[in-house]
Amino acid sequence: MSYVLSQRQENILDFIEKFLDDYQFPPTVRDIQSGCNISSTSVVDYNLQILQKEGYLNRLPDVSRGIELLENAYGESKKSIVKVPVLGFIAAGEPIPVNPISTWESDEFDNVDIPAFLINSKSDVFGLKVKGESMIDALVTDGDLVILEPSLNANNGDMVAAWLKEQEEATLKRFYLEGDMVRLQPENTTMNPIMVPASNVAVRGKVVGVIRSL
Amino acid sequence: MSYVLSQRQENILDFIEKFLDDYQFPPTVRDIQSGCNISSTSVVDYNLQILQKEGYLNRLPDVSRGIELLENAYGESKKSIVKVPVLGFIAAGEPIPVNPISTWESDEFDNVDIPAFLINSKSDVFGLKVKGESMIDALVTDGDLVILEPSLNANNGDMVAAWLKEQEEATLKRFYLEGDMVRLQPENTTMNPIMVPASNVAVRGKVVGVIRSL
DNA sequence: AAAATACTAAAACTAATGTTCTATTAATTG
DNA sequence: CAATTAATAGAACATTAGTTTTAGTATTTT
Repeated sequence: MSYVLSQRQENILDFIEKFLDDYQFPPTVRDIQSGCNISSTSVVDYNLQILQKEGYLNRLPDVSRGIELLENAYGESKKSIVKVPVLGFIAAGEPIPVNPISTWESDEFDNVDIPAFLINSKSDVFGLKVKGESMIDALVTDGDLVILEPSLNANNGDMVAAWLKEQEEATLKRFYLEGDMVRLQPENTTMNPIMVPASNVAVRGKVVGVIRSL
Repeated sequence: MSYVLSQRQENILDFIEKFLDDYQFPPTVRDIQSGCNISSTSVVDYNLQILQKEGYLNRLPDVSRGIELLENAYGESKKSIVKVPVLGFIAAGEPIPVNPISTWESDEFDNVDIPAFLINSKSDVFGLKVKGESMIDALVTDGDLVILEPSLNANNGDMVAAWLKEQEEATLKRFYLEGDMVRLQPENTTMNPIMVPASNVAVRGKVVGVIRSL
């Protein structure tokens, strides 16, 4: 049977969360004390110990404000955000950056914070801004931000950013290898796929997410 | 002319950022001291004062770990995330929740963290999961998460979630009031608009963002 | 070169803050 | 009911950690 938090413990958790939201650091024991109208620091300590034992938070001993909230069952993941570099634009006729390596993090590119749930691996995910409406059959339009995991090959059914060598065109499509041909299936099922020789297709990355701001 | 940070100051900023990333709270002066191989706490203090004056961070006096990093020109926005409740689904034939009021925050709904840049006002933004493919002409498909700002009226050109009373259908379209008719224009410009009497349309919210996870 | 300013050092000081101790008062339980 | 256990109080203690003071050494400016 699972432990049920007391009202006071609920209060404390809520307070910590709010405090973290207001300032950028956790509250002290005494902050909690006054914030939750508790008479003594020892009572705060007592309840914090319980909250720790029950897995709601982690405490670093002898460290001021050494409280780390943990995500638990109901709650949301705390570290639910990932910084992603926006490497440039993607549009028909414009090559996709080949080596999404190296000097990110630096001020070279804009970084964007995106929700972590969009991403599976913590690999070198990157973003591309969509320019023009040529991707509309992938349900992506001008101004959208597509999030990609770099990858030079794809599994059938993956949504990929593909470079069509001959046409010198980049495109977002679902990837299906059929013999020595590749079928590029639009995300929009009402539209028709295109077939190209496998040798004409260079996969550059798998699309893991799309973000549109209106 | 803008002030140029010394190497030491760069180091300190980097260290603070990394520390914040590792733990969930800022470092103490002495953490910085040892982390950046600085001989004295006063030197740390000295440089922190400069960093504060130059707008790189904020310090709360007499508060342990009272350092808040500020987003500056180059950098990324720090508080770039917003918690949004996902109220349910949107699909043809299913009404949109009317009162996005009250008991959010509670465990009643799933909360999702989304990038703040999707949102303009800090009003009671909410999310809806798209069910089915009936919204495909709005460049939105099954599984997408649409982010809405509640609003009972719309300006021309706004992307809105509209409830068609007669058809008992919810839909995402651009809104144009033309006389006593409303033109609902698909986001996908290759598709045709639908015209309905204004009395048959109830706007429920403006769409401010779309997030697709693949 | 003298004066002023920027930066570094070491140590001490004080306030902030985690921790502990001892009691006291509810709740539970056998 | 007696005996535990859970929870609350108040106070003191011990570090942690921000601040200040004094002093020395570069760097720059006049």
